[in-house]
Amino acid sequence: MNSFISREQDYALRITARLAELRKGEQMSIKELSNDMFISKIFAARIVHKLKLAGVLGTNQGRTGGMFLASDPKKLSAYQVLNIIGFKVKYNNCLADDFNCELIGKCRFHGFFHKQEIIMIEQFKKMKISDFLFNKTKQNNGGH
Amino acid sequence: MNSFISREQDYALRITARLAELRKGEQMSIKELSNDMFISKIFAARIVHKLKLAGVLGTNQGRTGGMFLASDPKKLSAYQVLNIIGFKVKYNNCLADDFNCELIGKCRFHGFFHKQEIIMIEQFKKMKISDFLFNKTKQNNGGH
DNA sequence: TTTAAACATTACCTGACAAGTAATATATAA
DNA sequence: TTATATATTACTTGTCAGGTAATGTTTAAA
Repeated sequence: MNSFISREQDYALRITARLAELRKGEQMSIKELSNDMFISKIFAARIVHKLKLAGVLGTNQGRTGGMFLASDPKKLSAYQVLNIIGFKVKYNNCLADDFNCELIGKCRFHGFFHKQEIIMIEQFKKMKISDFLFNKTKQNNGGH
Repeated sequence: MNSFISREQDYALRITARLAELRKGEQMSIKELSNDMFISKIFAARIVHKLKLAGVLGTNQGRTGGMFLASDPKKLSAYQVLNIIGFKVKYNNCLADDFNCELIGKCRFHGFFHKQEIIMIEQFKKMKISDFLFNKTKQNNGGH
C-alpha cells in the first residue's frame, strides 16, 4: 500500500472529472457513471453521497434521477475533492498535530518533510477538475 | 495514517544521521543509540541489521561491539536509506507496476501523479544524510 | 573457562483501516 | 402500482505497520 491517494479518493476524482464533461442541464445515473469509470455501483453511490453532502454535486432521486456537478470545474481543485473524502495524508507522522516528537527542535528531518508537504499540497490546490477531463472534445465550458 | 514515511523508515534516517556525527574510528552501541533517538532497542536492532546488510553501516559483535557509519554521509542520500527499508511509496496505486488501469491512456490523473512523484523522489535523492545532523556545531560529540 | 554484554534472527501478536459487499430504506415518474 | 433511481447503515475481509518475545551467536574481560 502506502499510497498517498486511496482508491476511494481516486474514484472521487474520476467521478467529478467525468461529471464535468456533462452539458448544462444534463445528468447521469450512478449505473452509467460506475460503468464508465470502472467503479462498483454500490461503492460509487457511497462516494457520490459524500460529494453531494459537501455540495460538490447535486442529485435527483426517483425514476428519472441522476447526478450532476454543482461546482464550477474550473474552480474546483483536486485538493478540495480529496479533502471531502478525507485527505489527511502526511509526508511523515511527525507532521501530525497529535504527534509528540521527543526530538523536536533538534531533528532536521521535520523541517524538510514539512516543506515538501507544503509544496505537494500547493500542486493539488493548483490543479482543477477541468484539467482532468477524460475527453476534452466533449467539454462544454465557455468558448465552444 | 497514510504517511509516506513509515516509522521504521523514519528511524532508519535518524539512526544514520546520528551515526554520521561520530568521529572516525568511534562506534556506538544499539543501547546508546536507541536511547538517544527514542527508539525501542529491539526495533533499532532490526533496522540496524538491515542497514548493515545494505552496507550503509558496519557492526562489531561481542562485548565491546557497536556500530558505525560505513558510507560517506555527504554522498549517502535520504532516498538510499529509505529504499533499504522498503520505500515503495506511490502517489497513487495506479502508478504501481502491477496495476492494470482500465482508463489507461484516457485518464489525465495518471500523468499528473507520475510527474509529482518524480519531483518528490528527486528531492529525496538530493538531500544527503549530512544535511540532517542533529548537532552541526558538535559533530564529534566529545565527552560521550 | 566462564560470564557479561554486545549484535543477529525469527516468530508472533494486535489494532487500525482500506476496500468492498449486503441489505434495506426512501423517492419519483410512468 | 411498479420500476428504477439515490440514501444509508452495517458487516466482512485481507493487509500490514508497529511493536514484543524469545533465543542464538560473538567477543573480550574476569
